[in-house]
Amino acid sequence: MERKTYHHGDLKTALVEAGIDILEAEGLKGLSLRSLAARVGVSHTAPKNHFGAMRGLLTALAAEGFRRHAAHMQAGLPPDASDAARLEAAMHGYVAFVEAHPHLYTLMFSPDLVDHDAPELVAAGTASYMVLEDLARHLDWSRKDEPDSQIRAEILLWSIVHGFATLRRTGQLPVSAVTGTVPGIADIMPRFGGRTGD
Amino acid sequence: MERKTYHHGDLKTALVEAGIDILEAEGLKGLSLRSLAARVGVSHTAPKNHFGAMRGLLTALAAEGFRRHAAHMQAGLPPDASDAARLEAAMHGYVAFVEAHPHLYTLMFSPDLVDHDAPELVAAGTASYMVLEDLARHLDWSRKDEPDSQIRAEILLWSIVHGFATLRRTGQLPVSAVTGTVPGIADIMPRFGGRTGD
DNA sequence: CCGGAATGTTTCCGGTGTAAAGATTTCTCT
DNA sequence: AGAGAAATCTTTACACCGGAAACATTCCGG
Repeated sequence: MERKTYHHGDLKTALVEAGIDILEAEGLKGLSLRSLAARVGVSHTAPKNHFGAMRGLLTALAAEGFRRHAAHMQAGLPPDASDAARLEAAMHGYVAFVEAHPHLYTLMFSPDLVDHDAPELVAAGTASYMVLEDLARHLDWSRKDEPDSQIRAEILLWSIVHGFATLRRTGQLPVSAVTGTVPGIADIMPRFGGRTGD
Repeated sequence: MERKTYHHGDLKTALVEAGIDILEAEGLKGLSLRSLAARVGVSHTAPKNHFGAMRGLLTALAAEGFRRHAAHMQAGLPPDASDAARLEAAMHGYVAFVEAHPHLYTLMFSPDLVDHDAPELVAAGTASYMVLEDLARHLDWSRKDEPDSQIRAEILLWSIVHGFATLRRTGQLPVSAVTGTVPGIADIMPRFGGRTGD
């Protein structure tokens, strides 16, 4: 790949896009500064100007992953359904995204590879989490005998969907009819008041 | 480190032990064939005779990790407590192990780094899963209106504990009083019959 | 006891991330 | 408009890595 101008023009976003392409096609082991730079048509040290080092590049990829993750969940929400049905749809969207982009999702939760304090990453991660959180907020998880029941319910919800998705992604769960779908809210709602939110 | 004999004697287990030491001290990035071999006092190609390649070594480390994980849960079980209390103790032991050995646990669930079909690994992984499974079996998760409720309950249980542990390991959950403990069985039991097993 | 199998070493190779210095372009300020 | 600073990209060099191949040493079974 060649270009006419000495400067690329929009190298940063080109690197992120190409990086995600390589990541999804060949996995993390196939993603090197050299292979990435070659694909974009640039020397292997050019990314340093935009990302500092490999860690910065991976951080940008993870942040973009969180943005796509959130967008994917949002796009799959039925507009006129009940709150419970919308939350359930988001959970399915969550798992489907992990199954469609396993390497990207793995990177998003690899604190050893990524700058977990980078503002861009925490913003994107928080926004992604908020998709679930906003939907869960409209349901009634309250229990009178327990404080913090709301936040505890959200953590439980997130743990289920994240745990189920990663177990499947890592090949721990046999792919069968039983294990094909994420445990639904119906499996956990009754603990928190028993109402389904509509 | 030096040795007198040309042959090491028990290089395979020595490499596994040293490998886990490095992994826990410096993380995956600090674990190389060369650093590992140097610590044990052999050349960097010696491990090839026992593990084939890096992937084989990491597979052995992951298998050992599963064994220690299972042993850690077993060791923390109160002998004379109720089935529900024992399961809850196992869940806490599960999360505590991940918190104590984050890099090892990450490796155990890294299918891109490990031979997930290696007999030694699947045996160790299954044995670890069975600790939870055996305890859950003694509880009553049955629901008359739903087939597969037993296996579904186990998957839900495993998803919760794995998801919660990995979310904490990856720094997604703020460490606070609320998020400090894994959601207990009491949070999910009522969905499955309502009995607590004792 | 001897010949093959195991185990370990030496050497070499291509590939990797990063640092440093130089080339080129763009931006900023007067 | 022009000059100096800043941004962007390249070239070069380096230390480290995993793996392959040829060789040395030891062990073990006929």
